Amino acid sequence: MSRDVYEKIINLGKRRGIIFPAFEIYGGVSGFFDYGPIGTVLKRNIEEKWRKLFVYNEGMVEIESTLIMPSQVYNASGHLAHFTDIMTKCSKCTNILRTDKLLTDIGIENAERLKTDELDRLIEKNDVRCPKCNGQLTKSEPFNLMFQVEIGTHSGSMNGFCRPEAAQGQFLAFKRIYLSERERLPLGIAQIGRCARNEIAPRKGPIRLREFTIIDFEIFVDPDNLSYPKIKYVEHEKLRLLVAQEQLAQSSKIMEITVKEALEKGIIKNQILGYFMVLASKFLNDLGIPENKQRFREALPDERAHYSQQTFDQEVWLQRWGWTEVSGHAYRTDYDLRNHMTCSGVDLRVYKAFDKPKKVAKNVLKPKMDVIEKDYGALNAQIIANLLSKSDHKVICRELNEKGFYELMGQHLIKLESKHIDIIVEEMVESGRKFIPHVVEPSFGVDRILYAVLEYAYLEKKKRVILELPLQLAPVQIYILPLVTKNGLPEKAREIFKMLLDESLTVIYDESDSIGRRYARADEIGVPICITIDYLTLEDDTVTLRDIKSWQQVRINSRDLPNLLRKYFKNKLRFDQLGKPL
RNA sequence: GCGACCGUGGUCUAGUUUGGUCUAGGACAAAGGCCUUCCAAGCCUUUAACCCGGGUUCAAAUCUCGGCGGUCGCACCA
Repeated sequence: MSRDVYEKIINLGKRRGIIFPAFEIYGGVSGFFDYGPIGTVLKRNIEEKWRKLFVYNEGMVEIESTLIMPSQVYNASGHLAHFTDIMTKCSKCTNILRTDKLLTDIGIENAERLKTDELDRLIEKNDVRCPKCNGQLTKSEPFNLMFQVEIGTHSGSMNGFCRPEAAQGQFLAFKRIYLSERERLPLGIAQIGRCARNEIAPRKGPIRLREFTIIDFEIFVDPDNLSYPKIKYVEHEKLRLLVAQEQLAQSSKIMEITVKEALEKGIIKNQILGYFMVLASKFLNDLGIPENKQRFREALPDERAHYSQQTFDQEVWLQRWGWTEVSGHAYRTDYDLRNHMTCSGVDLRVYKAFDKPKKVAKNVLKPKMDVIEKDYGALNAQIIANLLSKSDHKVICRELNEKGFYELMGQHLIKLESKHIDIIVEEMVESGRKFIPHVVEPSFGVDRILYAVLEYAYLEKKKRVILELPLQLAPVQIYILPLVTKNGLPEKAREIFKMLLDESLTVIYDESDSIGRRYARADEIGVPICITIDYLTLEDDTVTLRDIKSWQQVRINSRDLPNLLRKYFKNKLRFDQLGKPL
């Protein structure tokens, strides 16, 4: 029975220090993995590649926020409500069901807002049974996918949660960063960091983890201007889309379409979303995942997150699991900032000046104090005037127009009619406007991407394992190998080793076992270049360079190594341009 | 979380049916040495395992129960 790539990669990961189950000596817990020496660097290189493409090249910024946040944050973000499912179980067939869904199915509205015991009462009252086998349902229990933590000592503790996404950090710090970045929009704020979700039954190794690294990129934009000038450089790039419509028709037909066309046809809602989808595709391409093994699947309305208006999941074809999500591209609108604004009471709107101040006709409310005093008394009149000034004038005008009265909510309900209020049209000058920025969010699962990279880099050649990683991802760039361990070759090799270390290259020196065996070891962890020091080196200072891909060798003078290798690792030279072929 | 199958050195595995001969065998890898050779060569030496915990038994890798982990199916995965 032949193993599939997944097993081979897990095996390689364990053997060569890439990735392996965490706390193995205590038996491990599913959903937790550690990165070894090679995996750590590989992951860092992937992250660095992302930074370059999305942050540095786009003039965006990166932050680091906390992993633990107090419960108010997740109350505001909606995670406390939406990330908690109240579950019930069928006592007969042990089917696990969401209690609120069962009630929604029989026509009870807003079931997701009810408490556990209320849900159970409704289940009992309506005699809801297991839809599969008609069995009796057990008592409901809440299950929250967030890890809860206690902040501080037991007595005075405050509830907190480990973040299930990094994004909230950006929303919470938005105001400060917006100011320190001198009030520019669009403003992308990135974060690469650990998150935790208490998954019910994680499987699939590094694909579904309880603790994982996420890249959340929140791009804050003016909702009236969702354009992105750089779109013109990529508008003819093609995207592979699986739109919602196709999925609803039980089809998985992929539409190959240029971003320009997708935007024009409204398939992708805005330029920012489209631009960064192109970038995401390029990103994976640079990581060695071919275009035809990628696609963007539009999330169906019922599978979209509670905050999202449109979502495309970027998926990669994996041999064992088929299309697997590695990134999500969501239009989060102003959902998060709006909620944090309401919950915290802090104004998170931004102010944008108009190009030219505008003259606007504005309805100004003037309470007719004498009439109000007559109807409600002098003391109340002051309070009413005060409340009026704090109310939304647009609403008051509308209601007065439509209904003929406006109900002012104070300690008592006060009915105000047209005779109480003068509406004066005044010409005013507005120099700008305030609004809550909208957010476009590309979000990446680093661990999944790393796994996909391994899967596409994995090769077998002559019964040997080769990790053919893209050049810039290589955790170890150079292997230094003296051909034999005598006659001064190791000494010479160590000299060159030291020289390349000083060039800030990642280099390993290896003198044990035969040369072939050492090449094989280097291949397994994807070392692009092996440098061999032989007897000729002692005579003329030349060394051989061996390419992981072709196994071809070229001979060059060791003096030229720093210069040529630097160019090579920047993709400015091909291997065969490094020196004379052997 | 439920069900089925599974868990032996770093990796892959023999042994489990029928408890004892297992002081657990092999291959590969790794470490040291010899050899000095451009694709896992050879020789010598060494390190190294029955997932964890109860139970049955004179005796458990083997039977049994529980836990943990893995794979698959169901459910879950905004």
